[in-house]
Amino acid sequence: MESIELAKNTVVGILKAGCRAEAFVGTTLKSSGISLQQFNVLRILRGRKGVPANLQTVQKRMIHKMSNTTRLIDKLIEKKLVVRKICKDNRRKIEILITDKGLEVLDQLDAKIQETEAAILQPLSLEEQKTLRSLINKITLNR
Amino acid sequence: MESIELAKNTVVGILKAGCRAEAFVGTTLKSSGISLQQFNVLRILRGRKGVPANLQTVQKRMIHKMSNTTRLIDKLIEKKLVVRKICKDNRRKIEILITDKGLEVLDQLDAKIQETEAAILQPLSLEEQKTLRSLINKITLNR
DNA sequence: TTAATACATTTGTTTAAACAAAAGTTGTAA
DNA sequence: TTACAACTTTTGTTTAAACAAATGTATTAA
Repeated sequence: MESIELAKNTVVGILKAGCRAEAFVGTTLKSSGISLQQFNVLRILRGRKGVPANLQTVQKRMIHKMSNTTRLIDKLIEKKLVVRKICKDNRRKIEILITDKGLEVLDQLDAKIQETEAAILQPLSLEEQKTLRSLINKITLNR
Repeated sequence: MESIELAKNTVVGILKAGCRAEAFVGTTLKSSGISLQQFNVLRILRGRKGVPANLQTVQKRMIHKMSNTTRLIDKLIEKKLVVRKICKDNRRKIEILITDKGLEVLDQLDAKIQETEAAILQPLSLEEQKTLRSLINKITLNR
């Protein structure tokens, strides 16, 4: 009985914290004109260090599982932040690569995003952050 | 240096956990044809135990801060789950009240949602859930 | 080779969210 | 009273997300 309330409050807390964090980061990104999802894709691509990613790979690592990543990539292409080409080995697949301009945009955002992340977590000590990360990873990973 | 990575991973974890929880609950709600936001509003109204809420009150307590709650309420009215009337004391305000049908829908969902919440938190012990709730509340409340 | 199936991405359409502005109501000061 | 500002909700418009179906490519088995 008690545990049911606990679970409910915990899940509502997770939902609220997610929305809150989205709002924080979204506000920071707004001046750059890119959405949180777009930013996330750019960071995924930067992490590949020059190795192109196909759409599936990007989708798997995205924070928001959306049905329609094609049009998200389209937006990034319009802004010249990524390029897309057909994979030579398997023409069903595409290869997505971050451009120099994309890397620049990310580099300029890094400091701001770090500040935002610090602001979100400001009420927590480093030890508490570690605990939080660990607990969240338990419910997020490998499922 | 280390703490920057910690903050980044923690925030990304919060975002992912939020999306994951949304997906879980959203799937559970799908068969009832109501969205997570709509469900949340219904629960807010049920919690008022017959006392009507105006739009502001609902907005403040909503998980997702959206720009336009009017149309969300419209959807619930279409489904006869809530009613809306103009507040007599202050005609700028409206009064929103959950209907009997709305209460029935919620009651039927309660068990399913409890199962879903348990599934989301399944990798955590009760003690861990308490810790998680506490840490999340620190970054969510009063700001 | 051909047909059938699975795979990877794209496109069309409907639905909801984001943003900005408007409308109606109340309170206040001259 | 009247004009003005503040408050609360609604509406119009643009933009993105959700869902379903289609397109094009590769693989497999007959």
